[in-house]
Amino acid sequence: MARTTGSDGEKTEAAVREAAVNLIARYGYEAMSMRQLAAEVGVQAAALYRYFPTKGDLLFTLMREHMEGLREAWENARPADADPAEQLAAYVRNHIAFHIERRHATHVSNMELRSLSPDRLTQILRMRTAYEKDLRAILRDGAEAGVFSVEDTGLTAMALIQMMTGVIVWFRPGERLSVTEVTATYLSMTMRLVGAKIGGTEEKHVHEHAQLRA
Amino acid sequence: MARTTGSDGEKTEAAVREAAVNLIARYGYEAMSMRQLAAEVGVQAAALYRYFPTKGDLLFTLMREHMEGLREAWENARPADADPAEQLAAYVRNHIAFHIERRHATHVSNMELRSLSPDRLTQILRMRTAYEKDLRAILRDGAEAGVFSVEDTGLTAMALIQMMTGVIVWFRPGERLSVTEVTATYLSMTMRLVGAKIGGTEEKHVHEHAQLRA
DNA sequence: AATATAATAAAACGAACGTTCAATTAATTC
DNA sequence: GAATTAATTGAACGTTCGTTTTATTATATT
Repeated sequence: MARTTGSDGEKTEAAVREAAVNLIARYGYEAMSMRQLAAEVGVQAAALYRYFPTKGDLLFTLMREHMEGLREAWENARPADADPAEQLAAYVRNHIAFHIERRHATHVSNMELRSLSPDRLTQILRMRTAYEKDLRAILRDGAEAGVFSVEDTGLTAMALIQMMTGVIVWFRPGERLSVTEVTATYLSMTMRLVGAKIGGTEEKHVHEHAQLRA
Repeated sequence: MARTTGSDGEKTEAAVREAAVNLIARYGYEAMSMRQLAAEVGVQAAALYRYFPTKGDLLFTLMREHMEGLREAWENARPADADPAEQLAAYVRNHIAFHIERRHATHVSNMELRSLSPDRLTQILRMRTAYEKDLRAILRDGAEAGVFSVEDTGLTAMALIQMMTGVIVWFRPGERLSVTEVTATYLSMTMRLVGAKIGGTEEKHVHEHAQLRA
């Protein structure tokens, strides 16, 4: 046999991407074989090489596009003129929504960094750093304006990122909590963690503020 | 050649364990070959099988002993009679100290769960759940006593664990911050996150409390 | 000194790996 | 409807994998 009836390059490539994200997230990049991936798509292994020159290229493509998607989502969600608390809330909401929506792709981007070649690793890390830089800026602005009380901007940013991204480890859609509920709770935890004060008032207002916009 | 001068089973086994933790942490379990591991130890691949029947057994042994070590460390660090804030502080201190001390082993235990057989995965997850259960209990006690204000005990516990364990991702000994400084900052972030109040006073006291014992 | 045992090397096993190549068929273009 | 292009198969390549077997040597025991 050769070309099959109804075969379509675009559809096959999309199927390969989706199957690859799922398989790598479940078994890991090294553990997934090209034959296994091909079988999942319903195609022979050789056919994969029409779309991705090597297994490594496939991984890098998936990661790069995931990072680009994250950047893009944040640029769209970012409020133009807003106080630091408002901006932080937007950052948290976008981060959690994006990561829950693309759980498997996030897993791949976080777990398979070591399977990238050095220069590709650098590229991905650069994108990640750029994204995290905005969070640090928000925290710094808030600290300088006196609405946040953070001891160490960089450390707090890392702690928040780890905390938020960690959602994908345990969150399963359709279980005890909805995305909205999870986001609301994380938002209020975030606001307390950075010691957010709205108009010089105490903690209770942070709760209300957070839940208002979740 | 065969047995080499100065060869010693105990030393070789210890060298295998240490090299395995480092290699798996750096390259991943699937990516590390038995020949690579043997070369790191300075031995032929066949010699490894005197100590571990299969590659999978090696991984499981490393993980199980890491989890047992974590449990043991916490049992020793746990304060006998203490209020929830005191207990939470002890939990955070122990968790961060243990994970920074055993960065590579923690990486293995967190990243290579998918390489375990189903029943072994269950065993490791059971140990992890048992450890995390104590944190949930502390949070619940604090919430009931009115010294913490947490909306969802389970969710808060997960957020805290992710936040604390995340330290190993970016922390490098001998860089900008010392272990003591990092622990102090994480402690105060934790206390703020759970809305800790000491004797009904406000947030500022939480800071002092946290930094006092870091 | 002889014997037993512990620790390793060296070589080999079949299986699976990523990848390439030539052949073949479906869809498109002219 | 003939020629071209797109999509895929099936078979094969050399390499590496985890593991086993057998032989060999160092150490411990008697």
